[in-house]
Amino acid sequence: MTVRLRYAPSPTGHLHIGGARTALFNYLYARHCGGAFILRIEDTDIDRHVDAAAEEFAQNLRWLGIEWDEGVFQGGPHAPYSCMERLPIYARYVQELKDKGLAYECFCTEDELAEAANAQVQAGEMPHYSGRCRHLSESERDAFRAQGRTPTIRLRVPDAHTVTFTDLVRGPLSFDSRSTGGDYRIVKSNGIPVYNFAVVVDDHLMEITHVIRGEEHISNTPRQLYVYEAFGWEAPRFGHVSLILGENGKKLSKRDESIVQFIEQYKELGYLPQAIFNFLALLGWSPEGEQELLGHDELIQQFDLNRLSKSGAYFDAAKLSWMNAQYLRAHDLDDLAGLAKPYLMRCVETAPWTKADSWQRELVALYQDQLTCLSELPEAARAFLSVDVEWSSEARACLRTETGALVAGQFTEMLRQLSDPITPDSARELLKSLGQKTGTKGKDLYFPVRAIATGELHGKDLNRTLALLGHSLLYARAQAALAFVSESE
RNA sequence: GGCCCCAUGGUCAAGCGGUUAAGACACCUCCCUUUCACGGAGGGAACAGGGGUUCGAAUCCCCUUGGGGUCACCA
Repeated sequence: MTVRLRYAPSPTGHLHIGGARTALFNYLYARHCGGAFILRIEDTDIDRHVDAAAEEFAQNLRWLGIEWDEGVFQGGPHAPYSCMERLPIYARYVQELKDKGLAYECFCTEDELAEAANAQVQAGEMPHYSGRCRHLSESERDAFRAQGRTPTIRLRVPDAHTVTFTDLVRGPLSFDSRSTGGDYRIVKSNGIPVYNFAVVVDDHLMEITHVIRGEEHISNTPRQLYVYEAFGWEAPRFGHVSLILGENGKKLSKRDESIVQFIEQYKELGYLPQAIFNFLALLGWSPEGEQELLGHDELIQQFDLNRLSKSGAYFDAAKLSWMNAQYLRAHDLDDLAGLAKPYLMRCVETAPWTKADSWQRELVALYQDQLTCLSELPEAARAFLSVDVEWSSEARACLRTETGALVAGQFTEMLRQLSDPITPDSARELLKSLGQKTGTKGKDLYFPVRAIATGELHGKDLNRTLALLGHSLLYARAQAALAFVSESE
């Protein structure tokens, strides 16, 4: 039997890290087994439906490197792949259940239900449906209809019935129907089935063999199992993965702003999809060896269900940053320069020279080993991205010292006489003779030069920095530096 | 509150009856370097508590405590 897994999000917002991780685990296992991965959209909630959401999911999933064999925007033998296109299918199965006497119309109002639930809570019981509409006669139903009440449909859940399943990550789990809420609604009053019913029909029809999902679905499982039982279908294997926790130790809420949690945002921040792919795989799963930097194919090869973690995991943004930095450093420079281009082009107003691809490439090369994500580049390299620099107080102090002023003056003079463009090699020669002329070396020599060039005392390799800055910009800065030093004295 | 899940350093985690209790991130120290960063070498830091079972328990069982999930015409 071929293994078939799916990711079935609800199109109500953006793809977030929890969802991406669920998709990833399902994808990884499907690929590991040589099976199929399906993308299905559970859009039964028409009120919360967001139009562009499904498309955005698809784009972000692809960006991450997750491809699906069947599903929305792709097609396949079990099309259609979104609930709202499958309504007639559900209707058939609901009818089957009604015919078998396993589902019935319920005319209770929300108020009536709430009242009953309150009373049960008061009595210390689990709120459960009383079964009031279980045995309505045809005439009673007509009477309700005459009052203008539109029914919902409930599944008859056996009393005192225990369902058991072996969770792929947690082992045997069992639930008593007395604690799962009783007969529950499978069709809303608008005629659209409820998630817990639609997924079962879909998973069955699409021959899903394994369902890996978040721990918050554990309590949904018995309800879904009732549906499988009602139809006499074999249920897939379920695996409930631990939750990703926010800073407060609770399940990551989409409204939680303490961490960046949407894939779209990481994309904008200049994270590499490979790094996120790798990081997400390690959140709730661990490989056998000690290697943590694992690529797409390695992950597929190594992924297995036995090593999923049972306890929740805090999202460690610092580790993601570290991992992204690792991927950044290993990334092909030309490709990286292309990825960095959008960030650099934002600075083109203040620094027209950024337009040159070769210049960008050198700049990216200079900072490649320092960045955590690409969006940091403009700030890290700010001395390169505008004509004027902010002189740090350290830099000012340095230029006001006796040797600082001496070196600055000589350097400016050398710049004035210089006509050739500066290269890293010529910069080295230049500094060498500057040292000889001023009788300085080490920090006495390099700090003032760097201060003039960048406004800072610290930075990347000085020779390359000078070359990349270029002669005219350097000379302008040298003059500006000299001006403020003399005027403040 | 009912039902359910979980519990190893600050964080992610290995471990599945016998280990000096891995490794990674973060932190600290040192080295490298004109500086910053990178890199390299070190360091501090954990089995929630209490009972059992066993020759032996981080590993198995029970209780307590703590944390979490879920109780929708949301998924």
